[in-house]
Amino acid sequence: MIEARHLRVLRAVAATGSFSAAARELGCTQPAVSQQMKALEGAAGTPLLIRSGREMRLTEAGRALVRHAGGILAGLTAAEEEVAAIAGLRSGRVRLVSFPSGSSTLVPMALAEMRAAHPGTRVSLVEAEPPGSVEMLRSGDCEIALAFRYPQVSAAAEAVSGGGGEWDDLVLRPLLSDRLVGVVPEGHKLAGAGAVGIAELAGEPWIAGCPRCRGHLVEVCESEGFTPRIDFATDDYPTVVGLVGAGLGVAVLPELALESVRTKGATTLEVEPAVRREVVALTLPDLARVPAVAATLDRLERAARR
Amino acid sequence: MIEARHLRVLRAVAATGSFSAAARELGCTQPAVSQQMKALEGAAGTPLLIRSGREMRLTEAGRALVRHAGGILAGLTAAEEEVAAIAGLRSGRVRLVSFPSGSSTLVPMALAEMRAAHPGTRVSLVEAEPPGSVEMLRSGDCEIALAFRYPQVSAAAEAVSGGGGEWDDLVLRPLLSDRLVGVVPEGHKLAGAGAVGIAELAGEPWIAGCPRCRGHLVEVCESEGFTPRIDFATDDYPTVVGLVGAGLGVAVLPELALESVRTKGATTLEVEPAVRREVVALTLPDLARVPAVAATLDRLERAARR
DNA sequence: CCCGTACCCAAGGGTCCCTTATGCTCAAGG
DNA sequence: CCTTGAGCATAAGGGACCCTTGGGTACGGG
Repeated sequence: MIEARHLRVLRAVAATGSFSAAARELGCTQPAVSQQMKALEGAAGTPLLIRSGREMRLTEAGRALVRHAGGILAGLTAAEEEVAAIAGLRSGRVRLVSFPSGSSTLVPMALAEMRAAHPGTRVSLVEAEPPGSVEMLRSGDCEIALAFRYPQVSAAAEAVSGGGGEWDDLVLRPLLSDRLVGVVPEGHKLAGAGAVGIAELAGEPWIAGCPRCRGHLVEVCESEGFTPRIDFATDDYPTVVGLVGAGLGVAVLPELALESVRTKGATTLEVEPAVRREVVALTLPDLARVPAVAATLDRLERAARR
Repeated sequence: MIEARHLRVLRAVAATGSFSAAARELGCTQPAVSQQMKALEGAAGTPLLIRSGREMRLTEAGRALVRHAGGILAGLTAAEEEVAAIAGLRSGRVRLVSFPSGSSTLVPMALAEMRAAHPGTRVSLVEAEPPGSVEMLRSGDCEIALAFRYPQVSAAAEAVSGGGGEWDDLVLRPLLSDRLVGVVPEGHKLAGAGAVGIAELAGEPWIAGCPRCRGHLVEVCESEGFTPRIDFATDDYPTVVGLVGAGLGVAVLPELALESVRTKGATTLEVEPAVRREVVALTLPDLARVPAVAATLDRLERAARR
């Protein structure tokens, strides 16, 4: 088996015309070159070099090997170069999937920072619901999945709401803890109250968010002693706020979501008990060590700290 | 440093999708594959494989390496193939240089056998005088030099006749020992005598061959007590025979040379003392181990045995 | 529930390779 | 002619590397 290392030495010998000069060029000793060439000639099955008195010449087989060596070594260095570019963040692609309308500020900020710090990298964004996004992660369709969870929620509730299964085998990077706030129409009787118990909204019509948020809402309300009457459910936070602003009901939304929604005709309340949802970035253990993925996770974390 | 062996393993893993399957394909154990991949990831500085549950997927860097691996390994196998072709006598060039008009039967026979036995090889023939042919050998302009020598001749005579210097550092393959025979015109008084002492030709006009042959002739004659009167000197054996046939003098020629010359008007004699010239093939020690060169030497030797 | 597959890990042994040290040859220069 | 320097070959020693063996864990099928 001809090794690339042999070709490197052979090329140096052919270029310099001497074992000693090749050894100096390669940064090793002359016997090392001598042995490498002997090994290569053994592998080739025919002499490659002619030690004719003082000068060192190539046989036909030697010339053939040197002719091939250029392309082979060029291919190797090109491969190393490309890998080094990916490892050195001068290249690389990251596919990020996040839950719909869940990252209007976080993701753009992180992506902008990534582009500024590592212009060679490209981060693409796709939206998917948590059960599906984690599935995409596991099946190799993305490198990072943004998701959220309600720490207090029971495993059973997670299951029934399709919470996305177990994350034990994933790398979980906490990004931020998002407080849930109530949203009521401006003319509502509780508008202006600093904080309300959630049970005070028991009789109101509710507008729920995504399936998991809806499941969580029901669970919280039931622990407070009532079942909310949900009239509308939509993933889209501006729609939720619009519905509330139109006086069609009340809602509980993540504070982060309200940052990028104009609360026209609606006002916010603190709710009791305080409920938080935890936004996390998920990836696979191996992917967490890929430089571009790690860098993107860092930017997401930094963006979450504001 | 990425090694070709690593790429071979990586490609097998990428093709089979499993370490164990790759190990079976490569004929080694699974931990060997595992360690190779770990080493390659260490060299690359970034993960290359994603062990996601059951299936094995590639990272971007891994895909880049696999993409390069094809060309690199193809180049390596092409190089091995070409060298193996040379080593296996399916290819290869041999440049043979022989003394002028010294090998009219030997060389064609050997070359024909070479072509028949190893059609991929090509043996080229150039003519050059022994001092120059050995020089060509030493300077890499040919692989085999055919030469001859007179064993009895003194070193001093070799020197003055430009005999070609020392051959101690060369590989010398004796081919045949060629008896010298006298050539006289058919009407000559000695024609028909089975054998003559060379001194009996002392008074004749002589026709000499090449410079070295001429020097040798003079030396032999002087050891027999006379100095030949040389009227003509030419390298070309047919010319020598033609001159003798025309009655212009007598000559002493190698028996081998007469085989391919029509001795029109001339007749041959054994001469006393018996003189032989030794025809040898010379090459460099390293070249003697080159298969095509060794094979050509073998054919020359076989042709010399007739 | 057991079993087969697949991967990782740790330990052992063998091989390979590089370095150091030594000897030889050749060529140039005193 | 002898010396000196350069260059290559060889032998011995030590270290690194790699492969195998054996044991452990997780997952999926009978």
